[in-house]
Amino acid sequence: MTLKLKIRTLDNFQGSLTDRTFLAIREAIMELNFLPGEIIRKHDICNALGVSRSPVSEALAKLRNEGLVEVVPQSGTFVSRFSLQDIKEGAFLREAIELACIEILASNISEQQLIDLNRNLKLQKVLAETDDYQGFYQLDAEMHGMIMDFTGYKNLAKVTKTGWVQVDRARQLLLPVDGRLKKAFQEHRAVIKALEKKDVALAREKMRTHLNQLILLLTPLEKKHPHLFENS
Amino acid sequence: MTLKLKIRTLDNFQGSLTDRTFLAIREAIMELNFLPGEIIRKHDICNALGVSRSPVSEALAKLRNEGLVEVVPQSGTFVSRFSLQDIKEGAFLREAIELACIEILASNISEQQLIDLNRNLKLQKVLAETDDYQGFYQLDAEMHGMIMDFTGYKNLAKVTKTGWVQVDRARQLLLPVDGRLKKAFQEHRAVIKALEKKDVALAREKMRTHLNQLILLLTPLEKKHPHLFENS
DNA sequence: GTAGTTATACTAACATGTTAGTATTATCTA
DNA sequence: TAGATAATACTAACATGTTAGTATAACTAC
Repeated sequence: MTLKLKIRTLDNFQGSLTDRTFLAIREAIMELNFLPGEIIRKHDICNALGVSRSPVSEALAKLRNEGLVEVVPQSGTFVSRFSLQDIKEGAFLREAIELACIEILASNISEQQLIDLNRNLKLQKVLAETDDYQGFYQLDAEMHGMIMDFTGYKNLAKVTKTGWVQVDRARQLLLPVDGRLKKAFQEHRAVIKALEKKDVALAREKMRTHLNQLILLLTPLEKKHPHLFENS
Repeated sequence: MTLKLKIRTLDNFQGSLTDRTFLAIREAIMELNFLPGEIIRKHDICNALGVSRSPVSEALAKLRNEGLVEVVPQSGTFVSRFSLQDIKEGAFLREAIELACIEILASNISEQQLIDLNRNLKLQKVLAETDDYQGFYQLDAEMHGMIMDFTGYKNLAKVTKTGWVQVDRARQLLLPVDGRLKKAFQEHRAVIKALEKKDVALAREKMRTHLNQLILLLTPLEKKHPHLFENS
């Protein structure tokens, strides 16, 4: 009897078999189709995706690096549970890096880059008003990516992504709270405005406030879904 | 005819075969026994270490994640060349994170932690005066590790290490410059003193100066060893 | 000699067989 | 019944065989 796994097939992705396997499993974990604490059976993945154990093993090794799975030698591979500590750490890392970026940008941001940021903000406003959560978070990610890319440093986005991935996953548990998107938009705008004024201290303050809001929303989740978090 | 590779055997390391293989290759790359641009032959590694291709492949995948090797599909795996851009990016990342750490520590560093830092500083002084480069850099790494660990965030050290690894590798090319260690020690001391005073702005300034010194030393290397750098 | 072609020797990527360690269950003992 | 022990069924880790793509060298045609 074959268990039906909630995972998309490889033709939805591109790259090598390993890459596609990685993306497929990653998506399943991020969308909570594979729940934290659950065991991941290589054999089932192989069947579901139609590949051998090699690409699956390599994909799981990469996911381990990202902290999305934990592997117990000679025993099994498990989806990592949430950790409020890790989530806070991700937020801290992101704040540290983005503030440093903003400090650079304050002195040499281009007109075009400001235009791009403001264009993103305008789109955010529209999606916030129409309560399009999926689209809004997409734009949110793009904005943060822009801030990092504008510095010319290419690996920053990758580094923050690794820490931030835990936050993104936990965010799936948040119920759409009325008015949250509009507030998030306003927080974003405050950061960008401070950036336009080249006011690094203010940008730091606004960014901290913004990230803190998210932590505040995520914190109660531990009590609501204790089995998805560590030590429970 | 078997080529003799400059690589230490696995009994010098611990962990799984994959882990030990990873550490052995990594060490060879960091100590420039495997030169930037050189091809890495799996077969030779297997012979030199006495393992099969599996652990070697997984080790190389991990090294690829760290940016120490580049793999060209269906062609070969090569030791990454130096990139001044990447080195600068590593320094930027480290500065961003350590300054954020210092900002936290300024408000709640413990007496014991200050004692530990000052103890490290005293040791640095001794090794600087006796021109013990190896030992000094060890202490340097420890100090930076302490600053990050004291915040309670556990993954920060790992993240910075990934960026910083390029700097550490390039540092192997630096000839011992007379008096450099003493200056480095003084720069470190200035950072810690600012931290003791809870003066975040000053700490930021001193840390920037310190990291800038290193970049200044590394920059001329590109002209001296063009074949070890990208685009040459 | 040079441009174009083919043949060879290499490689990463992938598939699959083997080994050894761990957890769980069933069995045995007191 | 409770606790120790042995058998079983799982797993990751490792070894090795196969496939397909790439670069280089050898070879041809002009």
